[in-house]
Amino acid sequence: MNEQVSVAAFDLIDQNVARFIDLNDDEKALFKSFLKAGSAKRKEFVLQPGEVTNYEYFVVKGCLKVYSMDNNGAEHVSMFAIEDFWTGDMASFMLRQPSTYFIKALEDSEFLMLSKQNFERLFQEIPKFERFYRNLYQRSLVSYISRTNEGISLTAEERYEIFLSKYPQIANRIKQKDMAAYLGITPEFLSMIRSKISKR
Amino acid sequence: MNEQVSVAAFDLIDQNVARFIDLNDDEKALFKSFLKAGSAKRKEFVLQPGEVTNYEYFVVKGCLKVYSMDNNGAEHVSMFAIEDFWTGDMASFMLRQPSTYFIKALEDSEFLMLSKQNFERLFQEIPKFERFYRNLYQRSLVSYISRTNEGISLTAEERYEIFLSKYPQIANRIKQKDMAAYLGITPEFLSMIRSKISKR
DNA sequence: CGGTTTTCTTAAACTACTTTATTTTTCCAG
DNA sequence: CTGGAAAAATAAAGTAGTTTAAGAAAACCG
Repeated sequence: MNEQVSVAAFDLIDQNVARFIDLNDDEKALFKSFLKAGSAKRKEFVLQPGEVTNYEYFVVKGCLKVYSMDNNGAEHVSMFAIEDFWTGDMASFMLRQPSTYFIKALEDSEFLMLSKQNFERLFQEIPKFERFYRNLYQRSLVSYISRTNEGISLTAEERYEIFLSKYPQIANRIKQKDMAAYLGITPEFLSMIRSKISKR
Repeated sequence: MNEQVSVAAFDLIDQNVARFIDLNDDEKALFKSFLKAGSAKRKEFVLQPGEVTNYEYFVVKGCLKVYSMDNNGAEHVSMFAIEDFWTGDMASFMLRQPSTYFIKALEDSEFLMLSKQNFERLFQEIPKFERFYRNLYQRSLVSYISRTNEGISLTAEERYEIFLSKYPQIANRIKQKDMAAYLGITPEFLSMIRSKISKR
C-alpha cells in the first residue's frame, strides 16, 4: 500500500499546488516529507464505511470512485478522482467521524496521501497552504453548488449531457453503471437515454 | 441600500470569525473598515442574473433566498441565508462572470458586504483570513457534498425530513413553495408529502 | 484462447413525481 | 378589519424514471 514516492508524482503535485501558491525549494522539500505514497489495484478499497479516514488523497495515476451504498444495496457516486484530483471523505477527515463512503480503485491507481496530523502541521510550518486549500475548496464548492442545482432543476438527460461535456476524460474511462450511479439514475434508464440520443 | 454599520452586526460577525481565528483589536478594526452595511426590504432583490456580483454577504438579520429560474419559469433554491450565514454567488464573485442567480429578501433583511477588492486586500493585510475562509469553505463543502448525495440517493420525503431536522429554524420561516423549490419538487407534491406524514 | 462473469440493451409493468385545475386558507396592504 | 392576492390543499390525469426479467455483447482472467 505504501511505497517510494516517484519523481513524476511530486512533479504533478507541485504543479497542482503552484496553481495557487509559490513554494521555494525548502518548502517543497518539507511538503514532500509530509506526503506518503499509496497505491491500490483495480477493485481494491482505499476506504470503507465505518473507518475514520486519516488521509486526503491526491491521485497521480488511475481512477478512484467515491460512493455510498443505500439500504437496497444501490450505489451512489459522489465523485470520480483521476490524475491531478484531490479526493477523500472530508466530513470524516475533518470531524474525525466514521465514514459513510467507500473509496474504490476503478483502475490500478497511485496516489499521494496527506495525513490529518501532517495537514495541520503543514499550516503551522507553511501558512501559505491555508491559501492553497482556501482556493482549492472554493473551486470545489463552485462545482458542488452547480451540481446540486443541476440535481434539483434538470432532467437526467440534461445532467448526462453536462457530465459528458464537463468531464469527457472521465466519461470514456468509466462503466455506464458507474456513470448512472453518479447521475442518480438506474443503468437501464441511462441506457435508454443513450439509445434515444443516438437515434437523433 | 448602504448604511451605518450597527454594533450588533459587528458583534455577530466577530463571533462568526472567532470560530476559526483570533483577531486582535487592530485587526478587528481593519476588518470592519473593509465591510459595508446593506439592507433589503421583503421581496427586494439583492442580486439578479446577468450582474457580476462584487460582494459576499453576511446576514445579520432577516432571510435571503438564493435561487435560479429555469426556462419554464420554475424557481430552484440553492440556499436560504438567515442570521449568521454567509452567502452570495461564489462562481460570479470568484470568476467575475455574470451571475445566473437571484438573491431576494424573504423578510426585511440586514447584512454586511465584503467587496471582491476588500476580500483580496484582507488576505494581504491579515493573512490569517486565509485560514478563516479555508475553514468556512471546508464546512460549506461538507454540507454541499451531503446535499448532493441526498439528491441522488433519497426520495423527496426523506429529503424533506432531513431539511426539517437540519434547519428547523429556517423551516418555520419560509413558505412551503420555497421549501419545495429547495427540495427540487413541486409545491403540490410537498403538500401531499406533508398530508401523508400528518396522517401517520 | 475460451469459459465465466459482468455489463449493456430492450421492453413491459410499475411508482414517484408533475401538471392542470379547482377550492380553501392565509396573508397583508389600504 | 376587510377585500384581494398569494399560498396551500386536494384530486385526476400524465410523464420521467424504476423495477423486473431476459437475452446479447463486452470484459475479465486463468
